[in-house]
Amino acid sequence: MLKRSISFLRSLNLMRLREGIQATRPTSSQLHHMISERKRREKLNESFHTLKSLLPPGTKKDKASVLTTAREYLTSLRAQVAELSKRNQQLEARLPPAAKEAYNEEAAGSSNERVSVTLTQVVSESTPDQDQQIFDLQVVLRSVECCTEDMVIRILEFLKQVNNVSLMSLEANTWMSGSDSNVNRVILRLRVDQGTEWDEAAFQEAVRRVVADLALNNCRNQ
Amino acid sequence: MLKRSISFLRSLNLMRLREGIQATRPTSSQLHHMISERKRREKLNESFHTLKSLLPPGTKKDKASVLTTAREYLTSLRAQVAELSKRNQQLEARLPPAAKEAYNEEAAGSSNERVSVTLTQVVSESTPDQDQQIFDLQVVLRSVECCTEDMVIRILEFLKQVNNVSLMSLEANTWMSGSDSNVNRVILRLRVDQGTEWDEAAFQEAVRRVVADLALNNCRNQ
DNA sequence: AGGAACACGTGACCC
DNA sequence: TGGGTCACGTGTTCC
Repeated sequence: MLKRSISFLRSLNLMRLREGIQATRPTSSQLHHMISERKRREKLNESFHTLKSLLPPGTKKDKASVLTTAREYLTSLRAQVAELSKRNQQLEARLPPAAKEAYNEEAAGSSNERVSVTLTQVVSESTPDQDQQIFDLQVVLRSVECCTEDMVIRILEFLKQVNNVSLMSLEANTWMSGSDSNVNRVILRLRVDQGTEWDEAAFQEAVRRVVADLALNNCRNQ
Repeated sequence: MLKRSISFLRSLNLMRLREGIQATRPTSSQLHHMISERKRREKLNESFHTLKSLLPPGTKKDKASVLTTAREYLTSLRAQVAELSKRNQQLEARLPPAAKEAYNEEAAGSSNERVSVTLTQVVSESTPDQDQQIFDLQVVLRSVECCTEDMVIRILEFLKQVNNVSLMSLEANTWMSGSDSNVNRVILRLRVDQGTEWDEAAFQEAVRRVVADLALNNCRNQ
């Protein structure tokens, strides 16, 4: 219906333009202008349609409705992004050691050692206490038929012997890596009272020896 | 410049319409139509402007550009939401027990007991294995001068004696609650092989006795 | 019948 | 000087 009249009008105008009563020069330019405008309108309508296709399916096909719902949907998506990133940040803050998994996994993966011990100081601007420091101790033990319980117990018993460190939080995971070789990872957040001497490298090496002994004993027992 | 000519044209048309050479009836309806169309255009342009104000500031004020950049921005935001929610889900999956902290803290807070043990089965649609189940065991011990290391060690040593459960992950936290009374919380994710008998209530009570014994011994020693 | 929405052609403006 | 954009008034169709 509508299209028929539109094409009819088009042909009518084209006929009128083709006749060219007395001026053919301005007619051609007018024709170009008309066609350009028509192209522009088609392009704009295409954009409208593609935009509407992205909006929630219940949207009316009104142009104004498309614009307003696009605006609402956009603000809604923005709010979602803000909320999600906020929650994401909270989660990452709640689980600080695990966030470094990629880095540490790469570092541990580059070395072919079965046991890797990394000790990194946690810089926290919230509590910049001068007499105590906070460290993250990560121990990764893999390709060893050793249950996680023993590993955690050994580390904790060693920690009890060191009297100027106290445990803040602890996290342990076990997962399969490749074919029937599991990886144990333990991350401990430690508060170190700086009163006495504190040898970072010695502590790390001691932890390493404890875990290595455990792995050795476990292999021998089997 | 443009506005002056527009208003000039408007007044010209209004004059022409006001004169009413021979027909005044269709003139008024045409005037209404004209005004309505004008209102519609203004409304649409307002929507365009408000939509452009929400787009990234570098956007051109072209109508077509507004539509296309709105489309691109919308898809970008969608991708961001998808990525963030995916990462969020990963993080929550990595730290499932802590997500229930609010609920469990409330449950533990309602009871005045020093030690609370909750055992909840984890329903996972990804691995609906029939011969093994997964449980989250949460142990909260508070108002006791007991270091977290002992608590974790005791629980793990008890777990080693039970032969059909294995440790998947472990999380332990210590924080201050009120004045110089700290709270220890340990959350363990356990895989239970369903081959032998498995008494959920008995297991929970056993854990409870182990922790209660620890608290008792620790108080007696002090 | 009358408001709402659309497409159209046209004049004007700006690089 | 022409290509690109806009606003305008108008005719038409749909509820």
